[in-house]
Amino acid sequence: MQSRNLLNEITDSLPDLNKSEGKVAQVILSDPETATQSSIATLAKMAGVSEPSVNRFCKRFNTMGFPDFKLKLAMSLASGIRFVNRNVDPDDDVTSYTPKIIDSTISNLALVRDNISHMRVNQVVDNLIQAKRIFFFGLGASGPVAKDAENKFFRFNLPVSCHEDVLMQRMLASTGTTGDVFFIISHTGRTKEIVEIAEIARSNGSTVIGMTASNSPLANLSSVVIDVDVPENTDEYMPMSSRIVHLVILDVLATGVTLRRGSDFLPHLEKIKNSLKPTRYTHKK
Amino acid sequence: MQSRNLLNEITDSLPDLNKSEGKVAQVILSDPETATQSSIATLAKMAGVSEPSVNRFCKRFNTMGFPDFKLKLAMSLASGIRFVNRNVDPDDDVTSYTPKIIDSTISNLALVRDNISHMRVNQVVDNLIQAKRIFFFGLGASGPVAKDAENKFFRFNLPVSCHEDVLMQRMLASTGTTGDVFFIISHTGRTKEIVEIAEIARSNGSTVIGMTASNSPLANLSSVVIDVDVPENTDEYMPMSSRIVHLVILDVLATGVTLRRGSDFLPHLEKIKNSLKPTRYTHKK
DNA sequence: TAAAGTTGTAGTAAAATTACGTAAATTATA
DNA sequence: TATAATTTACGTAATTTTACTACAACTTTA
Repeated sequence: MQSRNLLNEITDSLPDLNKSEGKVAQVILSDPETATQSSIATLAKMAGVSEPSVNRFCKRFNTMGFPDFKLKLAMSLASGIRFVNRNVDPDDDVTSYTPKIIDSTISNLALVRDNISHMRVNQVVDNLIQAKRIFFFGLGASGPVAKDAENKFFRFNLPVSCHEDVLMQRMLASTGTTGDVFFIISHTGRTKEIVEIAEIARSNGSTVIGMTASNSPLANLSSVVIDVDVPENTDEYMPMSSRIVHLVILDVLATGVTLRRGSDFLPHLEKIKNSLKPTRYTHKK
Repeated sequence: MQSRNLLNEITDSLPDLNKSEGKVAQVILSDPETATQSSIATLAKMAGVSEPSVNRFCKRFNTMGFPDFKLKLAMSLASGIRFVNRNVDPDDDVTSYTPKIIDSTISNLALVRDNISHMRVNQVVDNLIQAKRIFFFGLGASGPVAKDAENKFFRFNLPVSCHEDVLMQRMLASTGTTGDVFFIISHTGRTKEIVEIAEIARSNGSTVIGMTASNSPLANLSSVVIDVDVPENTDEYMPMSSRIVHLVILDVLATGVTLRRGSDFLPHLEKIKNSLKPTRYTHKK
């Protein structure tokens, strides 16, 4: 299990390291980019320790040695985290802000990939499969996310619906019973209306699945939570990307449901796909 | 600019290589993962060439030498393209399919980042800023995308609306005039209804912006096209990720508009943000 | 058959790792 | 509390592995 990001691993194990290994960690964390380009000798000198100390440090993180360590480090740099702090600048032009925005989204997705709780995903899939009815609720920017979810999940032959209207949501929550699943999507998890609605749903014995910020009011009263903690935007111009993260997680959940259904279910999906064919112009030869 | 992916560069330069360099390229392309973990000696043996040949090969691609080459190779592996072919397997469990799906999405975003036409983005931003009215149209899975776009763009004090109903779309298109912008989102660009609607809009002098597959019927009759060619899903279980790509591109466009508006416009956006505050529970201390 | 380009051999330099010994820190014991 | 014993941490030096350079032999092309 190669699992998590090497840089994170180093940060996490910082307290467990002894003196000279700590120095090495500091130097690497302060400028990982340079670290990947240095030899063991220069890195040792930078940290003020001996070469074998660097080597020992590397082996702590299940790597074969220094070269392998550098490789893994380079890979974790490339796979996302690097871009976190590249803000959009007021006088950026297209060629600058375009990659910045896309990279920032990628970085958030990479973060989720490395930190999402597989157990929770499994629990949610369980709940969705056993559900009598499924309701996707979202307000504001989460409205379209809920709509997209409905679009995906209706293919499973389940009574799925999606609502963006608080009154409708409130009414449905209050008529929910055991076996109903309310899947509530919220970036902050602090919108009063939606928290109240979740409360109502739970008090009737329905299952509430919250996809939201961890430790938020909504998270705390959900039956199962998928924590989504997308870093706060420090940048005025950088768009909020929790929507994207939510959508991708819903993709994951939908896949989970499909797989659980087994291969007998594939013809059904195929049928839905084919139903759209007559609405399209065919590809030219 | 470090620009494009090293693996792509190797593939592209394949015809220009001489015999032994070609052999090296073959070995690396067939299994880049292993290549990053091999020494120059083992790689030379695998390719059936001498060590200096491998070294010369590396220097062709503006790297300092073999170790540097391996590093860059590892980085391009990590940064996306690698995952294109990692299909979801019917007996994958959560720990397998979750990263596969997220990585596949990331890979598609990376592709867009490297290939999107900045000129087109600029043109679209121009059109959006000058528009009298903006309509976002989408059907099926693109419906929520259009909805999300409306959500983003209404903040710009422009008469924006979003429609998922073909009849509504048709009526609006036929009443459009010069200065109106119809922003049409479609994965395939071949849905008959939407293509007809685009035709109607154009015939009335409106601007049609198509975000869709290149060379599709919709693309061909749009005033400006943002080409989005997300690779076809060969995999039954892998969700369609063009939606995500579309959303992120809309983020880019919205940012483009904001920046063009200049910093005078920021207080307006701030005001909208603040209007939501009273609907939320405050953070506990 | 001369010139340019390509490839490999052998030697050299550099980098990384191992083995081992000393120093520091921790624990146990008087 | 001091000191001996034991463990752990760290560095030196030697060894091994790895990468690079210079040059010579071989191919190809004109």
